[in-house]
Amino acid sequence: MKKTTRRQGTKTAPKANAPVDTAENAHDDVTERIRITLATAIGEGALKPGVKILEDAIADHFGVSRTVVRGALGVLESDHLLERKKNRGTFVAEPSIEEAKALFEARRKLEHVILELVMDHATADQLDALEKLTDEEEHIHHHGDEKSKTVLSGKFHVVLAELGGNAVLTEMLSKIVARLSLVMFLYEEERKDDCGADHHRQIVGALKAKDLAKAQQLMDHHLADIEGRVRLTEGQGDRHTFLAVLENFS
Amino acid sequence: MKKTTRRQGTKTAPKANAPVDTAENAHDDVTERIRITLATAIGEGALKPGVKILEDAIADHFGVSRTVVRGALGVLESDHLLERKKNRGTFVAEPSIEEAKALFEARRKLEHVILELVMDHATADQLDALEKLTDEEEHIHHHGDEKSKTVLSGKFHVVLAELGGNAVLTEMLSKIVARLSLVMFLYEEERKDDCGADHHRQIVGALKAKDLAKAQQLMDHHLADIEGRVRLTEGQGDRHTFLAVLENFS
DNA sequence: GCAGGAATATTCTCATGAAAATAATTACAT
DNA sequence: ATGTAATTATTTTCATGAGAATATTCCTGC
Repeated sequence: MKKTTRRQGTKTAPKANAPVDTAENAHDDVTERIRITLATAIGEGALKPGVKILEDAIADHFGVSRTVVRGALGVLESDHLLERKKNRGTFVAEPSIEEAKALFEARRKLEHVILELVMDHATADQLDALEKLTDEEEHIHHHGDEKSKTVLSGKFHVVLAELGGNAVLTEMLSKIVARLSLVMFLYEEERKDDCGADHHRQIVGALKAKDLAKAQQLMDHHLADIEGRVRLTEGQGDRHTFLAVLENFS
Repeated sequence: MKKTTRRQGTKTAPKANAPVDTAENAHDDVTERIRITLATAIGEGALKPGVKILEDAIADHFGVSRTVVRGALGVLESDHLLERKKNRGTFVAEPSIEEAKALFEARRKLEHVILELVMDHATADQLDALEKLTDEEEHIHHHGDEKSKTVLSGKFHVVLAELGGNAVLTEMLSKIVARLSLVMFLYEEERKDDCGADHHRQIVGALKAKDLAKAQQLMDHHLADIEGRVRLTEGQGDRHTFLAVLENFS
């Protein structure tokens, strides 16, 4: 007797067979929803590197067949967030040390470029909005949990990238940040009571002052700070259940 | 009756049931092979923007079921090389003008960064090998066909990126170049008898001379040259797109 | 007790059928 | 002849079963 009744069909699933309902409701695109759910869970550390992904569990949870889950896993793999082993199954990726270094380097370069673009494109209003985000970070920093902090911290960089006005570069940075969250979970040593929020605020300050060089220098410092938290020598994968995690992301 | 016997099973397919053969031969991974095949075809212009992709045809051709083809199409879509419309099918992507601009800009920035890295990492031998590639280009330029030229031209940039020693950035540039080939096929006006090979050679020269600024300047010039071949203005662009599509159904 | 191996149970992998949606074609009416 | 409705054909989309590969359990013999 096992937990999930496998291979049984989702007759009892929530949305089951309700074909004639609201009809034509926008883009449900369950595949994409699964992809985002998993990516988010990974980014938050709810799914740690090395954890095995059960197709069936996800299929059951979303009330679809394994086929569509498979689709989502496929693109997640091509994004380097998952790893599929021959006939073993799929696991949350465990970036190698070499990969981690490349990611850090790529990020440094990219953030520099993005700052240039932001300097050219961003309006005062947008910078104000960005500053607001740092306020939120500050608040979370005092009252929030680890998870929120991590997520929000990454969000700052993505929002900053958006202000650069280049969707291509934004997407790239976004993917790098996602992969780096895996690196952090794998190799992080000390969770320094981070000055992240303050760094972010300073960067915005430099941007508002139209001081690109300063902004870049601050960014370098900030990133160096992050890189300083990891030791790039063999680490271990944390273990966590998987079903419980899913519950939080329905 | 139609061309392909659909929904009939691939009993007669080439590789059919040969389970016990070489056994355990590395990663056949048909999905990946399909992905690469399509990506290559798109890059060479064999599959032009807007062309519809028939799952069945591919499945038949590779002797697999639609399921695995679907997997490949999924990741190609996430790479922005294909576009899947609700219940209509999947088509070769037609990058918008805005997207094209972002791609060009991203590429310019990335190539700059890559040159920095190459300057730091590349050995003399590697630069020599790169120079060899430009010789090959020269040869193709005189004797080869359009297709080879296009492909080889893109290859130079990817190989250059590899010399930077950062797999993450290399992959990114590679994907951008792929998407830009779509842009060229969509919006290119004049197929200038290109000086590409010569540009490439000059860039290598600057690198060998350890003159980063010069290399970057040459790269800028080279890229500007490429961008100069397309017209990315709203009105004309739409018309061009429309015509390009028509050609596919002539 | 423990190593080794058979038996069992999971889980992935893929092909295929059925249903839904769209496109194409024909038939019909004005 | 042209536009519209109805029929047919094609194609996507998905769920599911069968088979293969791997993991797990259980049993036996030392």
